[in-house]
Amino acid sequence: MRANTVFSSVKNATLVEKRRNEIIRSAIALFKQKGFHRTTTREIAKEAGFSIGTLYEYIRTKEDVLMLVYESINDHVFRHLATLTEVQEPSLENLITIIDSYYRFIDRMQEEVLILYQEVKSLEANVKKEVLQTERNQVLMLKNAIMAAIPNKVSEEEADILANNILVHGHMWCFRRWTLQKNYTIDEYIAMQTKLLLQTIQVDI
Amino acid sequence: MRANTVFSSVKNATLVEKRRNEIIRSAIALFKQKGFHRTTTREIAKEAGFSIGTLYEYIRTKEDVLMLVYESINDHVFRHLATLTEVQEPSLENLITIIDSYYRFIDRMQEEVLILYQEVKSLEANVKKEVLQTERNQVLMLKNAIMAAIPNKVSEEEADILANNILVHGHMWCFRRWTLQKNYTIDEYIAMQTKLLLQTIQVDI
Amino acid sequence: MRANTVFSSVKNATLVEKRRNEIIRSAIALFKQKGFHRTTTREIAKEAGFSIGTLYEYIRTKEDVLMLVYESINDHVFRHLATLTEVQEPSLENLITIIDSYYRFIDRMQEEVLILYQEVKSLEANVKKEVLQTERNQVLMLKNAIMAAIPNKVSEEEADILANNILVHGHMWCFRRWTLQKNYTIDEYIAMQTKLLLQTIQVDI
Amino acid sequence: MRANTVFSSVKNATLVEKRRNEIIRSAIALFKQKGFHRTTTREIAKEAGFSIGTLYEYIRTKEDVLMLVYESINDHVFRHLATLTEVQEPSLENLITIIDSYYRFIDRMQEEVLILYQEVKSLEANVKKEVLQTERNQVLMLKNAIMAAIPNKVSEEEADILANNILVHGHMWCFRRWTLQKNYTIDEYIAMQTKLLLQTIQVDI
DNA sequence: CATGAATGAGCGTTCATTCAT
DNA sequence: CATGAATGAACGCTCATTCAT
Repeated sequence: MRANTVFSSVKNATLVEKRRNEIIRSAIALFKQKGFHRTTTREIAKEAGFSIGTLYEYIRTKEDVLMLVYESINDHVFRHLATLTEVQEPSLENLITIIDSYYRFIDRMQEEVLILYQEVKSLEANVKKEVLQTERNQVLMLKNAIMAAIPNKVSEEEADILANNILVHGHMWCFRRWTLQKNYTIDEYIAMQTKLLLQTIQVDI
Repeated sequence: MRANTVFSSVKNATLVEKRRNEIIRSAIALFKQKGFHRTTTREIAKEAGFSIGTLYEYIRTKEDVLMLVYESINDHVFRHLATLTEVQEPSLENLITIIDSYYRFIDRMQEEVLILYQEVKSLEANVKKEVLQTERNQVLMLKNAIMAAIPNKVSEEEADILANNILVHGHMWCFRRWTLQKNYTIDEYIAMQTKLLLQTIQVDI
Repeated sequence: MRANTVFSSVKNATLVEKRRNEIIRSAIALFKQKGFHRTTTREIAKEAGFSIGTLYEYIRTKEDVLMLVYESINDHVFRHLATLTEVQEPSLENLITIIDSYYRFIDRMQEEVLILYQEVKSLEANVKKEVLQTERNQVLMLKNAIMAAIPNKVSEEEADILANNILVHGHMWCFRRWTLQKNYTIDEYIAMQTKLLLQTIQVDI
Repeated sequence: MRANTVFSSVKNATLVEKRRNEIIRSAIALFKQKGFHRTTTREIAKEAGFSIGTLYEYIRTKEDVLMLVYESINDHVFRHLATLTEVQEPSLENLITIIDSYYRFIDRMQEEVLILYQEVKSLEANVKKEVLQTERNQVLMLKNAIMAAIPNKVSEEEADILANNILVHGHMWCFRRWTLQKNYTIDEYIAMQTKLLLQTIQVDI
C-alpha cells in the first residue's frame, strides 16, 4: 500500500511489511514519550521485540524510522479524511459532519500529531516533500468539500484558507491542549469552532 | 528586564547580559538551521565568538541555552503584543490594526516561531510552565482586545477561541509556509484572514 | 564465583567473566602506576585490548572499575587467608606458618595492597561497606587462629588487637617499603615480626 | 620555619606565610571531605577567602597545594614527636607516656593522617622523598627513645621494627576506625596496645 | 598584589552502525 | 534471516591555568 521509500535488505515483502509495522508501532510509542532524538535505536528494537541487528535489516538509518513513522501517521490522517470526504451528496450538513468527525479523529491521534509538528526538521528533504504533498492533499479535499457544500458563498481562495484554518484548529486542539483541554471538552470545542465557522460563512442552521 | 532563571558563575551583571544575548542570537541562528538536538554546545560557543569554557561560564547545561532562547522569543512576542493592545480606545479599527501588526511581526519572526513549536518537548518542566503561562497571557490580551472592540457581539468563550485562532493563524503562516507563502503574500494572507474574521463576528466594514 | 555487583549489558555470562578479568587486570596495572583518578577509561580499555565502547558494555561508570578491582583484590586476600586458616590442627607451629605464608602473599600483592589503601575514599558507600566487612572477616579468621593456637594465653580482645596488628604489619611492609624493604629482606622482616609476636604472647620456641 | 619548596611570585615573605597557612587550612578542610582529586582549586581559593587569581600568586600548580598540605601535616606530627622525645631522663615510664601522648595526638589528627595515606601517589618525587625522610626521622626518634628506655633488652633492629609498629598502630587507629573505634575507646586501645608492647619487651609494670 | 573572565585540552559517557557467527 | 558484541566518533561538560585590568 505504502511506497517503498525505505530500503530493506530483506527480500520477503510480507515479512518486511510485518516487521515495519512493529517498528512503526514501537517508534511511535517511544517518540510520544521522549521524542525522536531522545529515543535510541536499541530501545526501538527492544520495544518491537527483536534485536538491534534485526532492526537494521529493515531500515538503513535511524532517520528511516522517522520516515516510516511520518508516512504512517500522515497516511492515517489522509485516509481518514479521504473516507470522510467521499460522501456522495455535498451539503452543509455533511460538511459539519466531516469536520466533527475529523476533530474527533485528531483528538484520538493527539500525540501523533505532536510528533508530526516536532520532528519535521529531522526529516530528509524528499520525505519532507512527500509529507507536505500529503498535507496539501488534505487541504484540497477539505477545500473541495467546502466549495461543494456551500457553492457561491466563498471564493476559491477563501475556501483554501478556511480549509487550512479548520485543519490547523484541529492541530491546535493538540498542541494547545494545556490551555484548551483544561477549559473545554472536545464536544464544546467542536461546537464552538463549528459555530464560528458557520458565522464566517454567513449561514444559520 | 528578563528574570534570571539561568545561573551564571560570572558576577558582572552587564557582562552576563551581553554574553547571554550573544548566546541567544547564536543559538537561534543554529537552531533555525538544525534544531536544538543537532546543534552542539561547541557550535553555539563558536558562533557566539568565544570558547566552550566561556559558554559554560554563562550557562549550566545545554538545556539552559534552550531556556534562554525560549524566554527571549516569548518575551519578544509578548512585549510586542502588549504594546499593541495598550492602545487607549478599543475599537474595531484598532483591533484590525493590532492583528495586522501582529501578523507582520510573526512574519518577521518566522524561524523563531518554528523553534517555539519544535523544541517544547525538550524544555524543563518549570520553564515549560512559564512558557505556557506567557502564551496564555497572549491569548488573554487578544481576547480582551476583542471583547473591548466588539462588546455584546461575542461571548467570553467565543472571544477566547477567537483569540486562540488568530494567534494560531499567525503561527500557521510560519509552519505551513511551504503551502501558504507559495500562494499568497503576507498582505494577501492578512487581508483574507481579516475578512474571514470580520464575517465571523458578523461585522461589515 | 564473585557476586554480580556491577551491571553489564552483555548477556553471555562467560564472556562477561572473561572481559571483566581483563578489565581488572588492566585497571590494576594502571592504578599501580598512576592511581584511579589519573587513569582514564580510555587507557583502561586500551590496556585491556578493546575499544572504549566495548569497555562500557561491561561497566556502567568508571567507579564500577574501581569496584571490580576492589572486589577482586579483597577476594584474593580473603580466599588466601581462608585457605591458610583451614588447617586441621590448631597449633602454635601452624599459626607461625599461617603468618609466614600470609606475609609472603602480601609481599607478592604489594601494589594491590597499596591500591586498597589509597582509593577507598572513591568507593561507593555500599561497596565500601562490603570491603570493610571482608576486612573484618579477615581479622576474625586470624583471631580465631590465634585463640585456637594458644588457648588461655590471650583474652579475646587481645587476640582481636593482635590479629589487627599482624594484618597491618603485612600492609606496613608494602606502604613503608621505602624504609623497610631497603633495610630488610622479606625473610628477615618475617623473622623479626614473628620473634616479637612470640615474645608478646610469652612463648619460647 | 618551613623550607620554601613551593615557589611564589609574591615577594613579601610574611604575607606569603600568612596566605599559605590559609591555603593549607582550607585545603585540608576540603581534602578531608572529598580528597585531593575531587577538590578544585576554585574551591580552595573560595574557602581561603580569596580569588583564584590570588591563589595562583602563592602556588604554581594544584600539586603545590598538596605539597604544602603534606609538609604541614608531617611537620606537625614530627614536631609533636620531637617535643615528646626530648624529655631528659629516658625511662620505661617516660616511653609509655610518649606512646600514650602520641596515640592521643594521632587520634586528634585522624583525618590528616588519612590524607597522608591516600594522596602520596600524587606527590612529586622530591616532596615524596622529603616526606619519607620525615617519616624515617619519626621512626628514629621513637627507636632511640625505646633503646634509651630499655637498654640491653632489644637489639637495634628490633627497636627499629618496634618503632615502626608503634607508629603504624597509631595510624591503624585512623584507617581502621570503622572496626576499631566501634569496639574500643581510645583509652582502651592505648591500654591494650601498651600492654602488648610491654609483654613484647618482656617487662612487667 | 588582587581580581575573575577567558581558555581549551581532556574527561566520562553514549549510541548509531557494522559484521562475524 | 537473526543475533548481539564490538566499534569509535562525537557529545556535554569540567577545571587547572593564564593574563589583562
